[in-house]
Amino acid sequence: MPELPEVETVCQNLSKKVLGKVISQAKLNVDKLRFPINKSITRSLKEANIVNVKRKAKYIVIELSNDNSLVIHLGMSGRLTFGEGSLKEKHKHDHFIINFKDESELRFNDPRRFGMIDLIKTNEINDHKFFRSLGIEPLSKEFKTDYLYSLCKRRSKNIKSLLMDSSLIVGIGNIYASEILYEARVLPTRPSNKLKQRECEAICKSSKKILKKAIKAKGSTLRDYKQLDGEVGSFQKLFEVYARDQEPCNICGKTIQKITQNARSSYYCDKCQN
DNA sequence: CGGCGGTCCTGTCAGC
DNA sequence: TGCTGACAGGACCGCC
Repeated sequence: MPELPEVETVCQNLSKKVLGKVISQAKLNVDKLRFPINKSITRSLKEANIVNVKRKAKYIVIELSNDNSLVIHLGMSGRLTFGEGSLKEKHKHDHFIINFKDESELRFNDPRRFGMIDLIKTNEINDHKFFRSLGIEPLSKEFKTDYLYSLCKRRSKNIKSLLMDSSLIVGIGNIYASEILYEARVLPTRPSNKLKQRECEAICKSSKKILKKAIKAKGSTLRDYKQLDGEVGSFQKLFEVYARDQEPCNICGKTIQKITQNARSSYYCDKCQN
């Protein structure tokens, strides 16, 4: 579900809510999500103080005072909910619950169970399998035209799946890949190694522009994703192509096309994008 | 190594 | 009203 802007929003909100709080107890209600979860992590969370919250790719990293980091990935349908005081309603698929000493509570709910949870030694985090082979952060200054151009030159796959390949570039998922390529005026079907340098420049710039704009809008809410407090993001109102097949292009008026690439839906305007 | 298809799950919605 | 199949913000694994 959530891509970089949604995870970034969750991390920013989460930081405001839980920084400095002490965990009184944690409870796991499942044996596994995407992977089996070591039940003993709940013991290591007890009495720990939250010292930092940050995003790494699409992972939420919660650093603890005991030199461990709790790492959460929301998968396709995961959601974190924070409540002052114990949340009254129990929901199906509440897999993981953290209670703080001040009586507030954080819940992880994930119907499809594609999410991931693990506890990692903070100083070993980059060696962990979650992070070992991740690509570059698209909002970093290292991600620039020449870097993208060099990634593209050596690969024949279509540019949309290259943008979504987390071993090359992290955080861009199915929604923002289509939006970025529309903004850059490049067709999602173009083989990466056929792109001109100036097209890579456009893709690089539009990646940063679209992701920043989406973070400002607190992400996109389609069905599952909500912010920590249940509020919805608003970037879905700014979609130019995603889920707009059969609707007119906002630039030229031609009908937006929908195709399937690598088993995912892609949306584009075949007049504005080349 | 690169690229692609299958797979993990549940919920929802369109179509019969 | 069921039922069935397709599809959904992700990413790993194994095969060619």
